[in-house]
Amino acid sequence: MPLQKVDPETADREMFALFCSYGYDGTSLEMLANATGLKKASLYHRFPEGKKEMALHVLKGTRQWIKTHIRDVLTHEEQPVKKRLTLALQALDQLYNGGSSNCILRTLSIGTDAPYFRDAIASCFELLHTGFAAIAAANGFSGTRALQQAKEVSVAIQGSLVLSNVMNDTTYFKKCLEDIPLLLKK
Amino acid sequence: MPLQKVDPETADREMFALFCSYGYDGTSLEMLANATGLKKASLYHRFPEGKKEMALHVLKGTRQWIKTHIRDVLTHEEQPVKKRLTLALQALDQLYNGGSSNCILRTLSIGTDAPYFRDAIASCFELLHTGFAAIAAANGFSGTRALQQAKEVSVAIQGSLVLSNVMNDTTYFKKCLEDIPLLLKK
DNA sequence: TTTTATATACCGAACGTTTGGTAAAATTGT
DNA sequence: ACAATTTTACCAAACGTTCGGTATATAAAA
Repeated sequence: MPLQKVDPETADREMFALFCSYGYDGTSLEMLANATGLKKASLYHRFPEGKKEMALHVLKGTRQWIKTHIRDVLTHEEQPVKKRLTLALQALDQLYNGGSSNCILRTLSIGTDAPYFRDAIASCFELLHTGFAAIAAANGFSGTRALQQAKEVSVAIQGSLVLSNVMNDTTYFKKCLEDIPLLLKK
Repeated sequence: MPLQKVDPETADREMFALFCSYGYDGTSLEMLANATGLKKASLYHRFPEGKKEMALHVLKGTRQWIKTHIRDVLTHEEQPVKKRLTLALQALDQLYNGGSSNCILRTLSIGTDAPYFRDAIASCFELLHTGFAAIAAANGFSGTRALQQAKEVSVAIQGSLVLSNVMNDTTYFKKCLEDIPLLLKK
């Protein structure tokens, strides 16, 4: 069998970037083809169900990334709490490109096929919540209060990303990252 | 002059709802025509520049609504601070349908023609910020700190709306409304 | 080792549909 | 009559998608 012209990881990265910037309906197959270096028909060879499958694939990749770089890091009990949090915040900074990228969980939550992505998106947030709740719990919060604080972290992240984007000012996101430890401390 | 088949306010409401739910690229002219009860060509008679103009028109209407129902209310110095805030929070609850609607400022900030809406969107947030900053200032915050707190309110609103939407749980938004007074108090 | 067959990966070209958009006629109220 | 509004009918372009076929690598058969 012939070699793959474009390695999947590169294609995934490009597709991820497009769906982040332009959303689901705003990203056309022509854009996906140009960005990945694959022709439209080749994209259909890799993703027989079409654009929906491409977006869902990217979403599941993001879920995996969140699991290993954030959830698992935050719940890794062998590591000191402070260290875990620092690593997770670095991961967030990387995921969102310092606040200048949109969140794919948000951009794919709106549009024609949004229902198709609902569960995958919700599952990503649940990963984040169990992760941050572990830190809050380690800091002395009760189980339900810890989860509450974890959800506030999600709210802060999403909100700051929205404002960083529309106001073209990453200060919102940077300040959010600084404030997250306070939200998880008693 | 002949009667307009559909009064502008109704048409605006329907277009607003569509752009909120499906974003810019996810809202087609056919959807807009069906929702308003006007044919595509009739929409073009009212908005000669097409979909962009429709969305911008809705956006400017929203800006005006925010100005009168939130900004002006929050800065109305004849009224006691607490009363102003209560009224503004009621307006927010109405604007976002208790947390079950998306924010048009966010949904129009992503997509093909997003640059076309940038300024109008930013201007809406600035209105919100001056409004909430007035409350924070009245509560004893310095000018710059007041503005900072006002921006945190925006972040909280946007974040809670994102999570209310994707998790299908308006609790996020309702809790946000409750917490806003605390963000603006010393 | 060479040949043959098989499976994988890709692509040019076209598909039918939907898109945003337009010209001209018909309708309506003054 | 007139001017504003709506509508029918239409269009080119773009959309997501499919198809026929080619090239490449592996595996089996000779």
